[in-house]
Amino acid sequence: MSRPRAQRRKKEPGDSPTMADLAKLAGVSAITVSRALRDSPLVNPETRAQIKALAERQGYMFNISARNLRLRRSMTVAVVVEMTPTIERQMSGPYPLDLLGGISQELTSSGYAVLLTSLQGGALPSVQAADGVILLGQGAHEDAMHQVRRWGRPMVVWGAVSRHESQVVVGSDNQRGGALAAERFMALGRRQPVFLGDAAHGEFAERLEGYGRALAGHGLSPLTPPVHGLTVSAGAAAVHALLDNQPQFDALFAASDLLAIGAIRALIERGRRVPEDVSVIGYDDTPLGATYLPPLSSVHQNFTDAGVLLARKILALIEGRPAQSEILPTNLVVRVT
Amino acid sequence: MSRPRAQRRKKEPGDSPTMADLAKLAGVSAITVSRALRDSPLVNPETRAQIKALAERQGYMFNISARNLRLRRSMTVAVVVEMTPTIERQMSGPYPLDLLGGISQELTSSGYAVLLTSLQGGALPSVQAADGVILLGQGAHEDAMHQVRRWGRPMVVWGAVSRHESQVVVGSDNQRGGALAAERFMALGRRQPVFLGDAAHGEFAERLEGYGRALAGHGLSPLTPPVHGLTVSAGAAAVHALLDNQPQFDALFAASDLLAIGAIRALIERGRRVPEDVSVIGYDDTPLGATYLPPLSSVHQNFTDAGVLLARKILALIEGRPAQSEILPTNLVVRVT
DNA sequence: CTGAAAGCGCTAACAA
DNA sequence: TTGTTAGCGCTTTCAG
Repeated sequence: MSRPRAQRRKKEPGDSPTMADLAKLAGVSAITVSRALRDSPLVNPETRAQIKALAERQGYMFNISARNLRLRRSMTVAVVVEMTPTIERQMSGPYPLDLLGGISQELTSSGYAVLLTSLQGGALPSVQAADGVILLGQGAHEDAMHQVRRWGRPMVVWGAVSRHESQVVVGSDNQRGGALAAERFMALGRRQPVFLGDAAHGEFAERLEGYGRALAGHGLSPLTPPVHGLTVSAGAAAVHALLDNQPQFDALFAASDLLAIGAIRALIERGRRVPEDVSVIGYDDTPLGATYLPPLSSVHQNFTDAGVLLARKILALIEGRPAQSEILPTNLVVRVT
Repeated sequence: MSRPRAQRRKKEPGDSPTMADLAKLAGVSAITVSRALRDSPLVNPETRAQIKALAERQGYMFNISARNLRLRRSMTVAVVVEMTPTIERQMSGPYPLDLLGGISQELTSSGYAVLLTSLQGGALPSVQAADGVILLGQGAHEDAMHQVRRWGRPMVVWGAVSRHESQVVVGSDNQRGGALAAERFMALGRRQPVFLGDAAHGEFAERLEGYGRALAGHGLSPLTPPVHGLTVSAGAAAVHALLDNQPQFDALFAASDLLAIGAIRALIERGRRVPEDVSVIGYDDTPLGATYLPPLSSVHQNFTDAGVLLARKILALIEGRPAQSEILPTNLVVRVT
């Protein structure tokens, strides 16, 4: 009947064969090939082995698009990252990469592909198509969150848990991190602690909260000089200003290693000894801090684990299982400062 | 005639509409919707505007899988990264993320999706499906290269250009970077230079080559003590050993900032002053080096640009255009050391 | 400028 | 255990 119309591109000999091709070669039907390649128990083990061998021999390549179209899903999770490294708020250090590593590892082994995007330019269609979305980056993702929610896509966010009640958020235990710093200072007998970091930043606010609460238990409350930015120089500038105004302090907890290093630099420039005169603790336990002279004590978090957790949460949501926000433990790595 | 068989899943009202749905609503055919949404000049501007408005209003979501199936391409580029952070060869620092940023930016704006993978576990199908592959990571990708080549997929590699003649490689000008370090030492009047780095590493070998050649122009040749690893402590250990055996040197060029920092630490521990007794230059210009005390001079390379270039090359190959290996400029950032 | 027909490669349902 | 049928949503012919 219907005469076959012109094909757009004749199947070239070099092309990878389709399941139908394999089926013909194996003398079975396409669906059997499909089942065999997916290790379905519905197919005879021998048949399966033969088909798999044949596929291998023929250089068969599975067509993901066809499956996704058929299944009405993309088997893809989009990871939205703030990648434009604004000078003042760079997503730098090993942190994002470790996070990505954990995510990718977990998702890949569950058969999902990881789509990396910054949600700028023409990224939208592929993010829309994703079965789920993971939001990384230091906040500023309010807009992205609304966008994704409007699409009705499952979503998991990395960041400050307390700030997004309605979202599934994975974050490290910033409050506990702050408390650890405070406890350390108390153990060292320090009595005039500083917190260095802009609390407008959600995670920083949590760190300050834990720090302040723990100090309050000892009848103390921290100085919180204004800090503008996240860089080494921002930290140095803030401490210089602080030394001008309120030079009486003997301990300093910075919301990031970068700020901590800036602080140390300023302190040394002004003739304060670290750690004799001022104890300093940073956050993130970056190689930068660890290799600094003096080596910086810092609150550590395991980003690879965090990535794995983010991945598990999004998988749960995609599969219709429930998922709650979760807080990862933090611990203090004591070095010299 | 053919009675419609049971649909697997009835089109739910909540589902995003298809082009066919839009077509019905707009009183046109599906193909017209397709053309309108793609800004085809074949469609009447008014019609197009109406259709686009309708799509927006209806919350239409483009089905990428369907298009890809039809087009027989995936509009995807796989980026294979070495993400398992082995202690000794971590892909750390901002470097890979900047590279990824450049890649993602360029590819996304060309309508391609960026698939992040480490080529372990179940990643193969989606990498196979990609229209092109970008290989990052510090070498050790020989196997991955062969794999991808066997699939006949276009491929671009980041790394040492001189090492892979048959591949399209983008790398920074490691030889020039080494030469810059040598020239700086000569300008400072140094006469006994060291190179710190394991030349088994392709990029390191190039750096040593440029360094050695430039020194040879002044009748000098560098000491090349054995180095085992890429970490701070590897650098420190190597320099300690060097000080035991051949303590006569006044300049040290390290193949990475990490090694350089280890070197500085060892030098200071052994009572050498930096930079008075020994000048040190690192490589990569990481924040780690920039904020060290003393701040580390280092060879800088622009990784975002490199990422963009990698993306352009792979796009060229995918579209059948030619592409050559290319070397990016490097420059020396002089700080205190 | 618009449309009708066909099919990309795969897999859920149903039937044998 | 295997096969038949149909169709996922899109876009390229080719014909108006």
